[in-house]
Amino acid sequence: MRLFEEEGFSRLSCGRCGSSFWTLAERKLCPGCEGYSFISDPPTRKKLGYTEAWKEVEAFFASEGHASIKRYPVVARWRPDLYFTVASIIDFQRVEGGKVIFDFPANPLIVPQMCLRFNDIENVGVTGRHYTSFCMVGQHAWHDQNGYWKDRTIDLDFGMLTKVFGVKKEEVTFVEDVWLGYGAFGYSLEYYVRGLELGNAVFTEFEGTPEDHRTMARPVVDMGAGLERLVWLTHGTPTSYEPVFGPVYDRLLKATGVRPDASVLARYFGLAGTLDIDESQDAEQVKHDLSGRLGLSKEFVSEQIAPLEAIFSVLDHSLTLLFAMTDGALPSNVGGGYNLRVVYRRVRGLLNRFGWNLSVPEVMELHAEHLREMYPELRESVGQIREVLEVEGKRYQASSARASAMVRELRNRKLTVEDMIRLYDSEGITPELLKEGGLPVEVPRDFYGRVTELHMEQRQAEEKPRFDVSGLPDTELLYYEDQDMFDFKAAVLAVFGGEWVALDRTAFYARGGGQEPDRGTMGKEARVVEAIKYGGVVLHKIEGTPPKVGSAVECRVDRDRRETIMRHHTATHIINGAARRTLGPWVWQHSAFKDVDGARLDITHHSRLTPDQLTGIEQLANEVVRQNIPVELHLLPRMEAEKTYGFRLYQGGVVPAGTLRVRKIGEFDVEACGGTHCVRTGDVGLIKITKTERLQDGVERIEFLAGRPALDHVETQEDRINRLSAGLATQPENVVKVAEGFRDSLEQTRKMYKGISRRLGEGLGGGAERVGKVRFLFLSQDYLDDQAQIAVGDAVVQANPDVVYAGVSTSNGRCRIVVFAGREAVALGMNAAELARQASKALGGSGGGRPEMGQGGGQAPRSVEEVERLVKKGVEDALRTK
RNA sequence: GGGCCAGUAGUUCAGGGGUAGAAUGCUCCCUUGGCAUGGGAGAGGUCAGGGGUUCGAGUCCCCUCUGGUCCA
Repeated sequence: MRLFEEEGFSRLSCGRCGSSFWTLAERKLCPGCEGYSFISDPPTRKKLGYTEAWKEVEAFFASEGHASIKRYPVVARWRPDLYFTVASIIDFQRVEGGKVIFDFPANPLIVPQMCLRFNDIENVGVTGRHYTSFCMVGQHAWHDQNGYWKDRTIDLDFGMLTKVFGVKKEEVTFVEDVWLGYGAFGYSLEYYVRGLELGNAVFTEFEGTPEDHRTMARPVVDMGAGLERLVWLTHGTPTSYEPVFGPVYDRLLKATGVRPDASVLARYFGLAGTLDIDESQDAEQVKHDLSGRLGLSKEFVSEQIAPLEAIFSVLDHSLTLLFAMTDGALPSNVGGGYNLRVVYRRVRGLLNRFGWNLSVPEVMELHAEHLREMYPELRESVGQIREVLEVEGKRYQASSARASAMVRELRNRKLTVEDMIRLYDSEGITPELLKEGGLPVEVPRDFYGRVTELHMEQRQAEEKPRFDVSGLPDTELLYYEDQDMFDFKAAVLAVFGGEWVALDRTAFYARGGGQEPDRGTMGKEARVVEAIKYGGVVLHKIEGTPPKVGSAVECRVDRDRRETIMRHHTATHIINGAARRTLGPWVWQHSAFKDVDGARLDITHHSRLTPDQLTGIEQLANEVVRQNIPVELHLLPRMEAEKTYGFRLYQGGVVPAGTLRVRKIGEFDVEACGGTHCVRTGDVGLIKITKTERLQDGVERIEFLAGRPALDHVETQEDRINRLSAGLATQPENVVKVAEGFRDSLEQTRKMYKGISRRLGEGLGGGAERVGKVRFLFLSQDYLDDQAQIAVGDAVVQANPDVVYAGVSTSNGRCRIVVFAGREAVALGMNAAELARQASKALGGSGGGRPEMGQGGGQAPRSVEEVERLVKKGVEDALRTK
């Protein structure tokens, strides 16, 4: 390293952990093992606030030829493997065919990238340095003639520390390491000042894993520094939160009335800074030990430290929510949305526990104001987020009310550990909540570990046909050159497995972006049933005789199919735009699918779609169709497209590197899209929403039809109504009223039927036949079904306690028998269940029940008199044995 | 993305193969100068929907829908 030579750094080895580091000073330990020594004694010339610090860093790198890039969204839509942006380098990575491709919009560049990480949430507010959202200052470059490599990177970082922050040269230490990223890795140097790690410069030069790797053609500089830590260093405060949140922190102190004692804080957090609570530890225990070491009482910790930790957490969590929701994420019960729900509920829980009269949106507004220079977009979104938070707040309230009701129910009950695990996993009731509710529970140390174990099941890997297309050139995509080309001639380059054909050029749209592939014919002998993209190569799946490799084939694309799919695709963009306008700015495409017999669009939205909203979306969509707006296509470099249209472009998720195909429908909708589209919105014809479904919490699926299928659907519905109204002997316009009338009268009739059956039974006792000391009554009428027989029988024996009643009903070749024995009959040894069972057995079935009431049945008898004889015989037998 | 729990009267829930239940709210009657209260009577159910097993399914099995919850 040039710097180390020029300045005379020496390479030392840490006396404790053994790692190698570079320094100008005499040191026995690496800075990681040394601990903090900047608290109350900052090693910098000046104190800098959050925005100030960034501006100075930005100015420094700009003067050294770096382009300053605006932050990317914290929701990493362009990465299928991530929910959130977890590092600045993520901005510039695209995953293609399982490989990571780096794509810098400028070289070299810096970016103040907000990152979200939820794995350290237990430490937030406690250690003074952990966050769920933080700003990573990203310094990135290619190792090429415009960019630079290791020497200049370190020169610049050293320059930033010494020149911008005024840190003395001797205070800077670099620690050697290796950094493993996603599919790529390289050596790295972490730089520290006074024990505080400020940044990490990774020199990514290998692809693959350390065991199996290649040197990259263009290595990448990936330096990330924590802006919060730089700010902290300049202040030397007990925690980093105080200077980072600055005025927002002050406002919260005022609002909550918490007054921290500076000297005690310094002592407490001086030690807390060394904490790192992981899942295996009990956070309360760790903190208890810590206060013990400092000689602080339990009361002191709960009165002085706990509220402060809560304020820090509230600050961090609400900022995280603000960024995530500004960038279009919603709280939910799945995926990354769950992290947001957890964070939100933590804040509400803290505000509740301390009884602070603060709301999350209030804190967000303070943040937005504080950060308005760096992130002006926050101020705009705060108002829009309110509605979402209101819905989420109601969920939280309902949920905690439900939980405490359940805890109340559980009082005076013994709970096993399994019970507790089930309560937590299925109902969200934590052991802590049970304790607070006064239940005598013992929580095993590995409780949360055991919960996690329940979820350890392996997921299955996605299977893809594996073909080696590496020797083939990228297929020329004719559908991008001329969308109306349906006949073409191409050379056959390869055939895999006798059914997957690669051509030099194709007009068959390959499955992608949720658009289903084209079909058609290849030569005279083969039908194309599928087309997929394999890297840059399109593979056509055929049925029939495969063409010979090296030959030329005439191909024809099924035009009707393609045009229908195109209408569905354009309609998808229109509905997406209409939904956002109708519902709110949090609406993003979650996923989409366009086939020939229908299409669906999944959008992010916090609640169920109401019929009114649906009507609104459909009407607006059809209005756009009527306006017959041109569907423009712009081929733009990614950087330029993002600059012009913003990240709203990325509705479809993963986006390729390089040039984007941007589809623009007037001012209504703009999306990066690789699909095929109508020329004007009017070509879509008609849009008809057919169904909605809640895919997950926060994602609504809208199914719809466009063009001919939409009209077909309307006609089918109309036909149904016509037939229905004919069946109900009314006019279509009265169908609803008549159907409702039918339902009401059916209900009425049911009640009347039961009432009449009962009445019938009451008057029937006189006809009973004397059998010894009891009387026997048998009844079978085709207007009495099994339910009515029960009503009759019950009424008979209520009025005539000495009667044994047997009723039979038959339907569909089966028969049901009910037997009732009155109070006195039972006393005389009659057993209705037994009588029903015996008779049923004779009919090939079985039965059961209680002495006063039995049921059974079997095959329908030749005559019901047979059943009558059977039961009567049973009564006589029972009387004899008595 | 995956797992688990749940859906029964307006509401909160019990019932886990054999006549659909409780509490509360509602209506009416009695008690009262009026209210609170107390007593009595009554109305209120496609047991989420569909299929299966069974003589018989809220109840057991499968699918769908709806909601809740946890994990990565």
